[in-house]
Amino acid sequence: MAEPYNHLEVEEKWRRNWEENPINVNDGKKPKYYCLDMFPYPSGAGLHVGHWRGYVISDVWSRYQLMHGRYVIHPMGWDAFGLPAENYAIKTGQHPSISTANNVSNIKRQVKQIGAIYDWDMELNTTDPKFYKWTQWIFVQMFKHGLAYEKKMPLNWCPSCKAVLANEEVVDGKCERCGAEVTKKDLRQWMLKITAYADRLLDGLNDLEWPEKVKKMQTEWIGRSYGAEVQFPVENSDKKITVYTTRPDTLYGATFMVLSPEHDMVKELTTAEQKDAVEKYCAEAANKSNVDRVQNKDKTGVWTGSYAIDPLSKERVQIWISDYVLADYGTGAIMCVPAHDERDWEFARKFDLPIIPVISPDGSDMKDMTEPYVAAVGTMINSGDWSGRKSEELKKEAPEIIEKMGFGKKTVNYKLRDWVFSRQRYWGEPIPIIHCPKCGAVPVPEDQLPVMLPRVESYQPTDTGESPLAAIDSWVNTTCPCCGGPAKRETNTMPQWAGSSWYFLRYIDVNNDKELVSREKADKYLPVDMYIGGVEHAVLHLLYSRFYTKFLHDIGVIDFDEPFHKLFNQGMILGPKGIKMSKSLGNVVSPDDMIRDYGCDSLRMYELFIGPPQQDAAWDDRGIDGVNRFLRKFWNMCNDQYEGNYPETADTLRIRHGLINDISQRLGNFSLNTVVSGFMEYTNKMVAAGNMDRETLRTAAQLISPFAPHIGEELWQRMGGKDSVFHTEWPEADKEALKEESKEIAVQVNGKLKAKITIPVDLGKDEVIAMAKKELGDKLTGNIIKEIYVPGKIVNIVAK
RNA sequence: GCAGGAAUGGCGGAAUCGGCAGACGCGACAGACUCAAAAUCUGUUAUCGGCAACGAUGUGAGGGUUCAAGUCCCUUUUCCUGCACCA
Repeated sequence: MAEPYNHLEVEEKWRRNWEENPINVNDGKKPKYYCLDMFPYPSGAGLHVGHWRGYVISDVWSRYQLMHGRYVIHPMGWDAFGLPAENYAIKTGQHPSISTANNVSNIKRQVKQIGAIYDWDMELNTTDPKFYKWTQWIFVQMFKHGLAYEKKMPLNWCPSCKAVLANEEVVDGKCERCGAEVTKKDLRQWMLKITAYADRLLDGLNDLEWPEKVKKMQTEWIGRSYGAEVQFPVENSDKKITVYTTRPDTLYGATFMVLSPEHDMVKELTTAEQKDAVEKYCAEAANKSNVDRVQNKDKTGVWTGSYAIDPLSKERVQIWISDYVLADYGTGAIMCVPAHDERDWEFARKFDLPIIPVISPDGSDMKDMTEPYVAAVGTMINSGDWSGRKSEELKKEAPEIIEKMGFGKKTVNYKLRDWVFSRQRYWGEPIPIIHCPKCGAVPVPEDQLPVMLPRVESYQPTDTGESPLAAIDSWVNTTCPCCGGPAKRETNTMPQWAGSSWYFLRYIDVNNDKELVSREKADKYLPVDMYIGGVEHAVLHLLYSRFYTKFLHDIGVIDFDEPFHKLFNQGMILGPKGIKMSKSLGNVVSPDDMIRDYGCDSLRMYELFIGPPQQDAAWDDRGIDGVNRFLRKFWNMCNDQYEGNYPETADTLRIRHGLINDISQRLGNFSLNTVVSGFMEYTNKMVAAGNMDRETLRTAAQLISPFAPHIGEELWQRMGGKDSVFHTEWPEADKEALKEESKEIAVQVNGKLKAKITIPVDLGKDEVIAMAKKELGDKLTGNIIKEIYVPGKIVNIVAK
């Protein structure tokens, strides 16, 4: 009997050994495989077992790639700019760089316990000036290419974070980070023109091996729609109102128009009699919070007193104002076809506006409508010379017809808005721009990057939308790089997402101070083959990264324009009762205790065993006992049976190749929970059968090593393995060895299981049926109608 | 409201192509070891009936296709996720 498994000893031994002799080295010949984790924010709370899951999955996958002869790029870094560090600084007065450094060292210690093959020579930190120099450099390039611009507009403002938010950061009218209700604030801000890439961001999704869910979310977020812009002349004026519609086929049914309260023609269209009412309405709309405006769907509105002329029907239509029309989508004005749009219908009913049906699905005159008919299917009616045509055809042709008639054009619209890129906070990358009274906004010259984040006295954010940096005169006041005159620095900083939008490009060339990344290295090691992380970044980080990558491709930094070929979203680990782990609920499970009591390998395997990797799972302390028991059983089996030095037989070969086959297949399908149960199944089999030959035991150790690397390596070397198990080639199953001579199959009568028979696998149908009948004996009654034999699987006899 | 996903024992879950439902683990129960307990090991464990052999039922609900359905089709309920006045 071998000594019992001592996880502390074995894990310590190999942790040290691998540190001295790294197992993943680049010899310049092996093909690369880039397996990336979403890098963590180094919070003060440290990692809990939920954070572990993604890292374990990526490490299993990396080691598996390693055993396929690849050089695996598997780096780790820190996304360290952000509010918690700054809030901590406000509370304690300690500089964020200090608390961040402390958190990084604690989390790094925890990450190292995972036993992953991270290459720490590639480690990076977004708050390191050597890194954010390039974050700023990208901004400068965007500015030079007209993709970064300043704009004053009403923006999402989080009163609790005291900063503006991007559209992507507003969830249900609330701040994505803190949950505070978002208000509007009129501010001058830096924007990134992500909309210029809308089509490419959308079309690029097709070639990606990403979860369909994420692709769909991005598709909807970008929200491309095809339609037409149509100009409505204002009555008694030479002015025109341009509207956007996806349903130009219903133009004859337009009975009124609505402008958003922010539309810039509101003032000139308002008549003297309606002035007071309109002004009152617009003021109210401006004061409404996002939540009110979005969630209260009761229609409100006011008439301007003016009319426009439908360019096609020449009918007079009233021009109204309502906040259900969004200022920043389309043209901020719509034509309303109440008969064929739910919102317009509601509005028309409320304000008693005319409703003219123009599509009839069944040939009727649609006079008795009780609800709008929204489908573009049916025959046009009440539509001049369009009457009688098919709506579905006209919907496609109308934009061109309108274009030819000279009052509109074919248009594409997107829900995607430009990215509000500046934040009024301290702990972020300074935006490298200098405001000169003569030259305007001037980028900081590239040789002066990075613009270092200065030390401040007070980190406290302000309510005015000014960054704490604005208070440091010595830093703010500078000279214009253009004219040399006095100028002021931009005091806003970049959002949390700036560094994470491109960090994956930097790992492979972290020390390069001449370029963001060398083109030679980029061509060789990029892009990312497999990206693993939570689904919460589906439209934030993942969309921004794709945008950055496309831009960097366009300016020649890299030659690919999609950063992540494959994406895998692991599910969350929830607290014991299925509630999200959080410090305030006190249900956080720390990996540290688990490692001490059970070892890293047990925790790794339990994180996999807990459930399908893409699905959320509730933590159960008892579950890890089972995995730990299994590992000890596996250890004892290998040690004991290896001692016996038993000969190889057809039976042991069948087990060996069955194991290879099942594990490889399940791992290939990313069914990692069943990989673990597969090991348990086969271990049970091997213990029951006894007398496993040495090669089979070695193979088992080899196969388990990506999952439980320490015990795998220890057993491998104990059982005669010379080099590290991770330098061995992943074995292939011999299908011949898997073949069995006889097999037990089920015998059904009328689809119900009645017996089981063991047959030689190559026995013919007639013989098998005969055997089945014999086995059934007098259980088989009635006349046989049909006999079915699915080779190697089942016999079903239909009798009446 | 729209779009996706899910529903299987006491629990987590398994079941390639439509072919033996419940693998594997947890828990529970019984036994061995022990003065005793823990740990460990062995066995049992979907439900109902039966001492048993065995029989019947069974994958949210209802219907259908099929020799055969957790799996395919139709209807429906509940839950989760995302989007939500985008014209």
